[in-house]
Amino acid sequence: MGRRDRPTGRRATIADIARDAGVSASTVSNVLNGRSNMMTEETLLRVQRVMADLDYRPSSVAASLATRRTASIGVILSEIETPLFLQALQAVETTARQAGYNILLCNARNIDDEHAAVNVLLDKEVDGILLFSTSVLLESDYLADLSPWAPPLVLINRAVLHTRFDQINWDSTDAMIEAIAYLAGLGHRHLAHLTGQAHRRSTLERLEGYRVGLERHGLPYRPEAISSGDPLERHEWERNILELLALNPRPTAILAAGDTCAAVTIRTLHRVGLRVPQDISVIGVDDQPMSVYLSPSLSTIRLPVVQAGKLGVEMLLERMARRRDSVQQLNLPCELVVRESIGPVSS
Amino acid sequence: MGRRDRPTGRRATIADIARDAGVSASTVSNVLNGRSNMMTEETLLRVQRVMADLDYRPSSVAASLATRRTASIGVILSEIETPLFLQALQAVETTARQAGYNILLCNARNIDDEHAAVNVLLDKEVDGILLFSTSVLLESDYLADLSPWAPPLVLINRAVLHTRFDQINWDSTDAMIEAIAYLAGLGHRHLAHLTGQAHRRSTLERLEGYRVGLERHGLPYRPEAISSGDPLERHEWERNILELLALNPRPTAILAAGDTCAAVTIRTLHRVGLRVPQDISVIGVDDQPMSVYLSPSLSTIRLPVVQAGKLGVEMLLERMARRRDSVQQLNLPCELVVRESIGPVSS
DNA sequence: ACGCTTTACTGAAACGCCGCAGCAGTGGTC
DNA sequence: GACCACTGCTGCGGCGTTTCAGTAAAGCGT
Repeated sequence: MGRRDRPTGRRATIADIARDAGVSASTVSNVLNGRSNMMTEETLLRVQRVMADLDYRPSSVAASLATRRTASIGVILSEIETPLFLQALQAVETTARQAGYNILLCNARNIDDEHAAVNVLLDKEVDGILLFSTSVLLESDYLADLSPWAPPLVLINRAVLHTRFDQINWDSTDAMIEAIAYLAGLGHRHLAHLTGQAHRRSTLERLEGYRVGLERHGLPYRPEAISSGDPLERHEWERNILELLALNPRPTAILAAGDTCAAVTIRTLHRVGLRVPQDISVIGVDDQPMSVYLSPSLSTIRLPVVQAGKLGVEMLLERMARRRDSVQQLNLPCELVVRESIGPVSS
Repeated sequence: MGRRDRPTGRRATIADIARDAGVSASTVSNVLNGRSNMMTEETLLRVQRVMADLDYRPSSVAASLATRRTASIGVILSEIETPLFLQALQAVETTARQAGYNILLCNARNIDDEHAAVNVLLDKEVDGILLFSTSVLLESDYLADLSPWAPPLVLINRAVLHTRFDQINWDSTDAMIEAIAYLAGLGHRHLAHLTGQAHRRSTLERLEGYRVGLERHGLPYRPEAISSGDPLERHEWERNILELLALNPRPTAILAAGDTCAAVTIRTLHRVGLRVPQDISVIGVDDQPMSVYLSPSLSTIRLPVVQAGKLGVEMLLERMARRRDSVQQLNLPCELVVRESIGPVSS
């Protein structure tokens, strides 16, 4: 019945268990680590009984010191703001936990935060690091001279290419081209593009996709149909959208830099009395959780962040288990998701 | 110049620094812990120099073993799915980091996961635990017999009340009443309610707020205007909404259980040719990041999750610093955010 | 009864850091 | 010149595990 309370306020240690069970600490340790074939069943049961009685919980920090592994992996979210990444993070946690690892989470607002986070994680002796970035363009990178005894590191969506590190990236250029092909197939000839922030690689990718897509389908490329106000303020977005609508001929489709931007676009179009998609088609990038519930539901280019998180952890696990030595760099496709906000051009 | 490489593959330890700097390990430890007043400046500089040369990084796991604190707090997200919580999580991380703590993140899909997560965090000897739940109603709770030597624990939005633990909760009843007052002020008399999942306290709160609100403003309470299909499937939602629209008299406002549900409502209304808010007003609960960008922008009851996260960490810090012994239970208000999706009833 | 293997367990040395008691040396006080 | 306080440092005993060499006893074949 009832657990026996230890007189001392401390939490029980292996030594306590050993004493009460009349065995050595080593034996208790063997029980803890599942080496039950190294003792009689009687001993095993006795030790387990005492553990339960004393409400014993092994200290993983002591174990970590002894084994030099912490069973935890560091995850850095660097300049991440889209709520989309909660799903990615949860996928990461689940995958890691199934392999017996915990997540040490760091959030970074800029490259210095990120560097600091890496150092913290090194101090904490995590067994691996997963670095989730937005694709901010950098000229140099502290990662280049990371300690040789740093744990495995997997970079996700990082603009800088390092030959040393495993990486997972996605390239939205192709999906952008695909989107344009789809729109061209519906009869659209005048496509406008609302770009993202200038210092991101993703912005360049989309511009490139836009250019190539138009060219490939013989559609007119007009610089004035590209609105790049590096828009952070919402009313600035709206102004940019209105400017695009003033073009002659007026665009029949707008490719926005993100789902939020696309939502603002739809709002603005509604406000000035234009219907989506009957008058103008709209497409975003991200596939945020709520995008499917917009009215009209938003067509978008889905970023593979969840998959990247899962794969990233798996790459890390491979490395940590020394099942692989070669650098692996993966490129994930972005998927065009066609929903209601795209329609044929009305002639 | 350039750092001197150690011949061994190991990472440098205090002993290495001590040897190379010609001092004892204690002195190095003093340097590490900022007790620079205990040595001459010359010694300090010499030690720091050697540290830099050897690219020394102190092992926080060894320090944790010695000091019995890990400088990390465990955060459990229990049954959290709304992307809203990424912001809360980031707020938590930032607040904790500013106080010198790291986040050990666990994700739980159900109460057993949650229990397991608590145990893992106890094993990892975190200095405190922040438990973020959705308000699932429980009959019993493993927390009741948590080890006496468990670290401080702060519960956020947990349906079960424990007198032992610090807690932060929010009650949407009042905001619901406020929303109804607002709608009544605009001339609405027939309000429908789409409820959330039956096993959540929040669902009960909103039902209560709905009931009290109607009563207080002399509005008719009709059970058939409450649609509680425990709706997880989207097409089920749509069917429920259509059923509400078939009521006679038809509701002029719909209070949805969440922003996603509200977005579906708006979609459905648009689909059948009803305008929001001219024909029907819609209001959600959550204030998800994208809600403001819906068209019309969504009125909603904002849940104080970010604030709760920040306050939760602060409560934890107080406890960990033993600056407070008394149990603190906070109730945060939910704010009614009026945006475009609410309008006067058209007569 | 003799070696040999196997089984079941023990003892002690790590792992890298902290913290405290202690110890020389110096300078000041009466 | 005995006493004390202060400064700047050292030595050592933990912290709670793991791990490995070692050992005593039992089993086994001959």
